[in-house]
Amino acid sequence: MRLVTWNVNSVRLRIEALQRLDQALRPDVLCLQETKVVDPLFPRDALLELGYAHLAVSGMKGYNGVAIASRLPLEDVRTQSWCDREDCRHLIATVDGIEVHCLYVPAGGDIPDAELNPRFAHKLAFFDQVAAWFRQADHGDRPKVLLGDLNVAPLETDVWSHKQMQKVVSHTPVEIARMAELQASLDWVDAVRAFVPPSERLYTWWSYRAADWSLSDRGRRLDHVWVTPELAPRLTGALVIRETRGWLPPSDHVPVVVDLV
DNA sequence: ATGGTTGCACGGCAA
Repeated sequence: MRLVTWNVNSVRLRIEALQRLDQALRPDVLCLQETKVVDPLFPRDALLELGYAHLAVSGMKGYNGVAIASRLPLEDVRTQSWCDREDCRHLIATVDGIEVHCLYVPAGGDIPDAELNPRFAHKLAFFDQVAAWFRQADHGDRPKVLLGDLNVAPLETDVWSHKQMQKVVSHTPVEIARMAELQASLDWVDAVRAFVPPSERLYTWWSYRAADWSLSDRGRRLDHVWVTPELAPRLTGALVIRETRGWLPPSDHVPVVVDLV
């Protein structure tokens, strides 16, 4: 089974890109974030035509929004809300016995101080609540995949400059610690770093603001795929599709692919 | 130290 996660930054602007991606990768399960559209306006037909007969969407006007498109049947589809907000950041479905969690963590604004910046406080609380939920609630014994835009680049090699990013939201020690707590909640395994050694630089996002994103290459690895330990032996590969950052018009994030047997 | 771009929706906010 091939799973792909992609923060598309508007699904309605990414129809052609999704067609290209589908042709290149033929995912079985496609998890999208930042769809930026209410459910009645979601481009269902375009995904149906690509062969994704099973579609779960949870979107709102203009912001956020997650979706799971699948060639295989989706069971037990549900959403979760966090921090007392209905903001369409977490969609859950079971595919072939695997519980898939499509997640979009709040970006956190510009100032990495929870006292000064409510959006940063929201990001930290979001991690805390999701981590506590995975730890405390009975989630049964289904193997699980958690994937999406987690908006944190945890390793030194996940950013273009560890030194210069220390005080930049997405790479601060406090966020990395919160993300580590979430990862510890179910002993999640970083599926991508199982194949790309932590010594190797790896990014999934490049700002729109760079004059030449590829030349300056000031990227961050914000998008992740994690699996519960019993799934780790079933991982056969993982890769980041850097080239889509050059497609027009581009999302600022690129897809991450994981294969399971 | 600052400003740089994009998307939604059509002004300003979030990323």
